Amino acid sequence: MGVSDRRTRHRVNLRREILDAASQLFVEEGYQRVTMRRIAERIEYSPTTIYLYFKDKAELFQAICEETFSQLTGTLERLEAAPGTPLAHLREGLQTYIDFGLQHPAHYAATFLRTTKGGEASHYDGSIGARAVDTLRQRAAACVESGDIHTTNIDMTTQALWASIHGLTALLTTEHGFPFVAPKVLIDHLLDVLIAGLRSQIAAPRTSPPRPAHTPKPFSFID
Amino acid sequence: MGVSDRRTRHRVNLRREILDAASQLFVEEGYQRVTMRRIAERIEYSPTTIYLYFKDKAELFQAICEETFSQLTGTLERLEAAPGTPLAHLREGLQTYIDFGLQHPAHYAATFLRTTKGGEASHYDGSIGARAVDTLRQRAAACVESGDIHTTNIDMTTQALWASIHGLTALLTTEHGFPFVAPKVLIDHLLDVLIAGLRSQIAAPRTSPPRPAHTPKPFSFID
DNA sequence: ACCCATGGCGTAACGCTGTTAACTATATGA
DNA sequence: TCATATAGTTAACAGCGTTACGCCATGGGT
Repeated sequence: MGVSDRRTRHRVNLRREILDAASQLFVEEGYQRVTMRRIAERIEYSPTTIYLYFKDKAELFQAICEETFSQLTGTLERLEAAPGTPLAHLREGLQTYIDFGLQHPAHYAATFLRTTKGGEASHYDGSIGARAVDTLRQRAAACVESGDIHTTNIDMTTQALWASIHGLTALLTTEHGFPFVAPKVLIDHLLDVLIAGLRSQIAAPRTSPPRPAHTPKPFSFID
Repeated sequence: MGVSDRRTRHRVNLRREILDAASQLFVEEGYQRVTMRRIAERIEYSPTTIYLYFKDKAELFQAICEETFSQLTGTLERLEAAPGTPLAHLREGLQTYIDFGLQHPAHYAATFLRTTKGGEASHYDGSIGARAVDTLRQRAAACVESGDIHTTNIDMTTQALWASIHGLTALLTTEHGFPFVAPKVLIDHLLDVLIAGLRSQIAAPRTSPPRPAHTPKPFSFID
């Protein structure tokens, strides 16, 4: 038994080695530029060995992303316990989300900037990204309950918030070369606008005019 | 001379054929899944012929994106002439931007979801994406001038708006499988919140508390 | 003590990719 | 008519993710 224990320990260790080496490479150079052969070179094994531990390159990368993202959800859930008003909690959650994306751009991109193929419609329940979004939803719901904000649909509001902070994170991490104002300032401003916008909906929940004609053609997407 | 005219006409035509065939394929299947060989097959030429007209796959795709995006900037500039308040103009501009992304997800993704490599920092001045953003800036500036909104930095506000609508566009086009509320509703809501948020800044330009400690590590990005 | 099965890993290869070098055929201008 | 330029093709290269297969040390059964 002790022998087979040592065996499985070795298995686990090698799996960890692969994860660590691959993670570092992915962060440094991005998904596409990293090859299975280069990962193998790092750990001084043959390329095919990786396939004994991971089905393919995508699964390897997803495993890494899930590990990284569990840090985010962990941080978000820990913030829950901290003192503060629901509105402050919400703001901190949004802030944390953005900061996370800026600190882990490769993993963030892999999880949320992946141009998924049209056919499959990957199952989202329990997905690592969905969990992070869900914590934001809880914060928003708390604000509704405390009367700080009002909305006709909490999911709608959560998704609008998510879209905004996702967009900022995506732009800041991918659009280098664009002359952005200082990130801190930009982030603060966006959060100001969003929260002010949500709060103002208390008084006037329907600001929008009955939307002009301007009907876009039904779009045919993919990738 | 007439002969060389015919020659160049042929050149232009073939270039068009390549652009059209490639565009259709890219839209249908996305950048990665389309190969030079398949494009060549479509137009019934050898793969290498494409390289007589475009430096490489990336340049071919960028040419397509620029054509498509010029439609967006064209639409945006035409909207300028339409009657309406500055605020309505701004909203229409944001709306148009999102609709465009939903109608041309592949081109949008190629232009704005491209995970650019860290080193080069592509020149953004005059870039096709930057032009679209610039029209949004003009609309926002008009709102400031008319007194509809207030901001300490028009670039900051433009970028915050851009980030939000980019995020929504990106999520709606890439995150299939996620249970979004109806796109129309979601878009309207986001625009409501954003514009309400900007308007409320007139009365209270500094809503944000002096930001809690929570300093994120300086991030080391790439990809 | 022997044998065989199993697990862990490497070698070689397949089919694919973007791209380039070298070649051919056609048509032009002198 | 001959040289030259142009437009296109064929063949190949280097690299990719991935798989089929062979090797060898170890472990348990007899």
